[in-house]
Amino acid sequence: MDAGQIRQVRHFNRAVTRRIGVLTDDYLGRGRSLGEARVLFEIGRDGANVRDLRVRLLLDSGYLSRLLRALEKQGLATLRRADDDGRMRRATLTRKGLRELDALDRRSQDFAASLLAPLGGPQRERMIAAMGEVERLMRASMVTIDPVDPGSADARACIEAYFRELDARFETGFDSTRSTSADPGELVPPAGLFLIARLDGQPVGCGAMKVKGRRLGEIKRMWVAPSTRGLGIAQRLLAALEKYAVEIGLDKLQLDTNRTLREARALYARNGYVEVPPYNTNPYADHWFEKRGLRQRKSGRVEKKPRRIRSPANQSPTGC
Amino acid sequence: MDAGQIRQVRHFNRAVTRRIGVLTDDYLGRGRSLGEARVLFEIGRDGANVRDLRVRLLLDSGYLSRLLRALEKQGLATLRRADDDGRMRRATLTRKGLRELDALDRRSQDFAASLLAPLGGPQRERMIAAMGEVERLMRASMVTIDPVDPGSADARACIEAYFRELDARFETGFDSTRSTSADPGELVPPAGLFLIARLDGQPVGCGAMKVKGRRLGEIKRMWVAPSTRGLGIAQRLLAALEKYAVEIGLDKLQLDTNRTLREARALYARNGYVEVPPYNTNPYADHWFEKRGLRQRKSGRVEKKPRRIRSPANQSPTGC
DNA sequence: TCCATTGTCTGACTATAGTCAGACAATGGA
DNA sequence: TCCATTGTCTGACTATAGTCAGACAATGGA
Repeated sequence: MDAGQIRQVRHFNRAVTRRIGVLTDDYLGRGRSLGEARVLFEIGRDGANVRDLRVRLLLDSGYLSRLLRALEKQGLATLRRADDDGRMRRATLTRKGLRELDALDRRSQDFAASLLAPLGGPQRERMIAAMGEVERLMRASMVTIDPVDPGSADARACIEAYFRELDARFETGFDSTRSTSADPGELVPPAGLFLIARLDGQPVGCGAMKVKGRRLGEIKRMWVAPSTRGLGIAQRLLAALEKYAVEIGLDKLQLDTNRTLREARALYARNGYVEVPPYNTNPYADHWFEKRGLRQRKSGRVEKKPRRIRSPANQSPTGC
Repeated sequence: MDAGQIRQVRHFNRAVTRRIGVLTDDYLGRGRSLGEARVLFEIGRDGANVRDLRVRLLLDSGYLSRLLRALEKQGLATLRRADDDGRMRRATLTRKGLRELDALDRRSQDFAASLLAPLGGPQRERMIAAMGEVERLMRASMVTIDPVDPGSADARACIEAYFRELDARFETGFDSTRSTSADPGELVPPAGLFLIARLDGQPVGCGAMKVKGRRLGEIKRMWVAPSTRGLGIAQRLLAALEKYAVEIGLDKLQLDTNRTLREARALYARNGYVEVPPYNTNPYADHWFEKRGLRQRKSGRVEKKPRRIRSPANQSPTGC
C-alpha cells in the first residue's frame, strides 16, 4: 500500500465525517440527546430486552437504565418484566414513542436524500455504486481470520453449510461419508489447521489444512458464505494456510476439487497451483492441484502489518 | 431518486460512521480530549492566530481560550501577541507539541492503513477508487448555486478566470472587448441573470442569461473551475438558467460558442440545443445553438426538493 | 434448600464540550 | 481625541456521556 492510497483514505475519512457529522448533530439531535435517540431507535417497533440494548449499544447498565427512565418519563417508552425471565426487563415504545421513531426515521431519510438531491441522474447512480463498493470493502476489511478448534460450534456450522452447498451444487449430490476423510482431530496442530473467517463475530468462511507428510500438506474445507463472496476472503484464508504451512516446514500443498466449483479452481490457478494427475480416488473430485516450492517463493500474498508512512501534511483530526 | 437509493445511502452512512467513529474515539483520543487534539492539529506546524482557529473550528471564544490554556499548561503550545495586531494572539506548537502532532498524524495514518491492510491488491485499488468517487460526489452535492450581482467580487473573479481560460484555449487568444457584449448591468433582473456556483464558500463556476426579447434569451458566461469539473456543475447552472427563463416567460434560448470548447458543445447538445446558422458576428464564435419550446417541455432537469419516503425499516441513528 | 450467576437499578462520582455575559485592551477611522 | 469595533479572556453556568461500587431480585443448577 502506498502513501497516495493512505492519503486518499484520510481525505475520504475527513470529507465523509464532516458531511455525515452534520446528521448526528443537526438531524437527529433536534431536542433529544444522541443517547436517547440511539436507545429509541434500538428499541424499535417490536420492543427489545434491556439486556440486548446494553449489548447492542455497548452501554453501561447504569447509564442505560437512566436513559430508559428518561424515555419513560417523556412518555415515549414503557418497561415491564420480560415474560420468560423475571430478571430481565422489556422496553417497548408507546404510541408517542413510535411517532418519535417515525420522525427520526424521516429525518434520517431526508438527510440521505439531501446528499443525492443536488446530483444529476448519472452522478447519483455513480454515487450509489461507489457507496456500495466502499461499504462492501469496509466490511471486507473487518473480516478476521483465526485458527479454531474444528469441533467448535462455529466451525461445525461452517462445515455443515459447506456440505449443504456441495450437496446442492454437485450433479450427483454430496455424501460426506463417501468423501475422503478429514476428521476434526486431523485439523488440529500438529496434524493440521482449521481457520475460520468471522464478520461481526459471525462465522462467514473456513479453510483447513491437513499435514500428510514431512513436507506435504493438503488443503481442505475451503468455503465462504454466499453473502460475503467477492470480498477476497477465500484468498486470505488460502494465504493464511500457506503461511502456516511454510512455518511448519511444508514445501508442497495439494488439493482436489469438483468441476462445478469454478471459482475455487480460478482461485487456485491464480495462486500458483497447477493441475496434476489424480492423487486420490475421491469420488467427488474432478480436478487435482498442487503447489510446489512453497518455501522458496515469497508466498503469494501474506498479510502485513500496516507500514507507517511519515508525511509533513497537516491534517484535521476529525476523520483523518 | 428511489427508495433503494435512499436505503443504500443510509446503509453507507451507518457503516462508515461506525468504522470511522473508532478513529475519533480510540485512535485520536489516547489521553487527550478530542477538543484539544483538534486544536493541536489546527495550530499545525506553522502556528495559527487564535482568531483563525476560532473560525476554522467553529469554537466559542471562551471555550477555545480554555483549550489553548490547557495545551499551554501541558507545554504543547505557546501563545504570544500577533506581530501585526496587538489584539490578536498567535499560537505556536512547542517542540513537545510538534512531537505530539507527529504522534497524532501517525495514528491517523495507521488508522487509514488498517482499513486497507486486510484487503488484497485488487480490492485495495477498488476501495481507493470508490472512496475517491464518493468524496468527489459528496463535494459535488455541497455545491450551491445562487443569483448574485455580476459586479460582486466573487462574480468578477469568475469572469476573469473565464476570460483567462478563453485566452489560453482559443487559437487566436481572447480579447473581451472584441467579443459580443454582456455588461454587468445586462445580467441583473429583469435584463438578465447571473448565477454563481460555490463550494465551501469559494466561487467555482458561473453562468448568465441575457434577456434579448419578449420570448428570447441568450446564455452567456458559462464557466466551471477546472478543479471541480466532472461534478455536473455546468449542468446544474444551465438547468437553473433555463428554469428562470421559463419563469419570466421566455420560450427560446440561444448561445454561441468556440470550436475549442468541446465539453460545452456536448453539454448543450445533451440538453436539447440544436445548431443553427450564425445569429451574430461574434469573431470568437464558431457554433451557434438554440433551444425552442422551453415552456412546453418539462425542462431537462430541475432541482427538486428531496421526496420523503416512508419505510418501516428500523435504522440505527448513528449515521443512518 | 443453598448459592453462584445474571440482570437491573441507585447513588455518587467525573470529564468533556459547551454557552453566555461581561471585562479589558488594542485598533482604526471620524 | 473619541468611540465603535474587534479579539481575547474570565467567571459562572449547563448538558451530555459516561464510570464504578454496591444493593437487590430472579434464576437455575448442585
